[in-house]
Amino acid sequence: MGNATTGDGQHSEWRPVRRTRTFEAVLDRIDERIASGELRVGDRLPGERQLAALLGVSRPSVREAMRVLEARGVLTAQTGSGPDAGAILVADPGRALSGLVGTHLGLSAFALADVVEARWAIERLAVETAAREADAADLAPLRKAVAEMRAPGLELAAFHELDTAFHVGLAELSGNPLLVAFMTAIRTSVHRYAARAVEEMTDTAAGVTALTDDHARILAAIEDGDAERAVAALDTHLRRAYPRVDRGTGTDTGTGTGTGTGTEQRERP
Amino acid sequence: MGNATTGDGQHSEWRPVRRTRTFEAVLDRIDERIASGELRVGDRLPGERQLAALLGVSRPSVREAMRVLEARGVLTAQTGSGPDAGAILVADPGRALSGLVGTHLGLSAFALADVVEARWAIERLAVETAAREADAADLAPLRKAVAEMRAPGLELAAFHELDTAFHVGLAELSGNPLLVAFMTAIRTSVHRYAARAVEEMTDTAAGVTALTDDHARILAAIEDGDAERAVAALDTHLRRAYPRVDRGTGTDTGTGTGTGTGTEQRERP
DNA sequence: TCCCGTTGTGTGGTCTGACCACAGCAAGGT
DNA sequence: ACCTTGCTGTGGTCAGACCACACAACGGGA
Repeated sequence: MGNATTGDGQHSEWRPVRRTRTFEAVLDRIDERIASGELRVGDRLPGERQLAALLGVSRPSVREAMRVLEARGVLTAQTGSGPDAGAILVADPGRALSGLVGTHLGLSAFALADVVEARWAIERLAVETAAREADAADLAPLRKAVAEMRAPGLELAAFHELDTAFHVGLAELSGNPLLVAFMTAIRTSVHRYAARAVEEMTDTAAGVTALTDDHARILAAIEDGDAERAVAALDTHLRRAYPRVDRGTGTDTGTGTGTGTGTEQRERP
Repeated sequence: MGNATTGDGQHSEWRPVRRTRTFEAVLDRIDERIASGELRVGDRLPGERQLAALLGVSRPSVREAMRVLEARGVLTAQTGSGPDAGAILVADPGRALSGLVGTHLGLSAFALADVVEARWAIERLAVETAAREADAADLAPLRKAVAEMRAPGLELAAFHELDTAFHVGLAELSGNPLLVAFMTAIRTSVHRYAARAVEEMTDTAAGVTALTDDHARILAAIEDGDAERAVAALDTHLRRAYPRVDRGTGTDTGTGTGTGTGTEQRERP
């Protein structure tokens, strides 16, 4: 890998040099300072004009680099003056990942089934870790979310909010910000594409109840420190939420035929 | 969540409206066409000038939107004329994710341990799927990579190449492009930060041999369709490669004290 | 007729210089 | 002591110009 002669006889393919564009050079300079620890979360970058002058490039080039950093979730920009104004380094991988996954989902680069499968991989680990390490205090917000799901006459949108809070909270229990970011991204991008299907559920009340019970079961297993049971409960839950998506796992199934979300699945080639 | 009155008495906090910037509007228009399927991989966008005119904005605004799409890995731009020139939609989530994870790693938003843990979550699923579904033909490239790792006097850089090829190939067996993208991103970003440590290994030859044997064991288990053994072998491998990183899993350990990569670990708060 | 420079045209890449809206802050007036 | 009023610096936006590049059509020469 990396050499030419891919087998088709001709040894051409000398292209991929691609002279670096100046905004990429700007990006590199900033990345260097980030990697070296010179720039940290909360720090302010010099103003666009000043940075352009310092680097010897034009302001548009600097701005394009800014946009990339913003797309990576490490920068926000505020107008005005004062301490909060300007370009400030942040760490918001969740939002950035959401955009990325969402766009690729739209491009059909991923199928919904792929995203759900990845979610299963992430969440399984989160649940295992939580069952091993979480104590009662950590679980309080999750318990609260589950309790609120049982409120009579709950709006579907509100249920979604709580559901997201529950699952992101689960990821947070792992203590791993990368997993939290993935979970956030997966939730929001799937939400955009599957919300409509959920609204069309035949018996929403029963569905909500079943899903809420799933949550409670996951929580109870974590509370007992029973990782295996927690993972099984999670598996049941995901199968219920995405019945048409084959995640292909060997773990035990639960009731199986639940009130489903009804999301389309892609054929595998 | 989402309401004001955070508890500090005053009910201010009416800020987060944030007038959308014009490049974001451009982004939305393009995203719409992507989500609707009107734009697909391989399609060309109108030229920057033309697009600016069509949307009634300036060219810099269009360009900033382009940079974001490029950062998401859905667009590449080529100068010149002809069929390959212009802005073309692609699906390259791996490169985009690499930049994202790498930058956040530099910002210490993630620790190396977090990344390795996420890798474990992803790769475990990939290996399980592979053990269940892969046939001999699918495994040929992996077998080749392992064989080449045994070449005498192999350069460390070459070993890294083969190692990456092996693990990315493992992810490809899952048939899930999202997992492949994650794997690619994790490999490249970890590589940037850990390559130095690997070069400082005390006994490189023995280490390479041990890691290669790990690969062979994983492969053999997949070949036998034994998911459990494959996962255990993977676990052993990762523990050997990142001995100082506690991934915290209950599965069986292997020889334990292998020649390590020697990567630092973050304290958990 | 065929080949091969030449020129044309459209692409992204870059720069300059200007103006706007906004938010904070300091100087001034009340 | 308070409020008003500008000043200043921030990002956001725009118009217009020029460059390097690469293909494609043209035209002259063999």
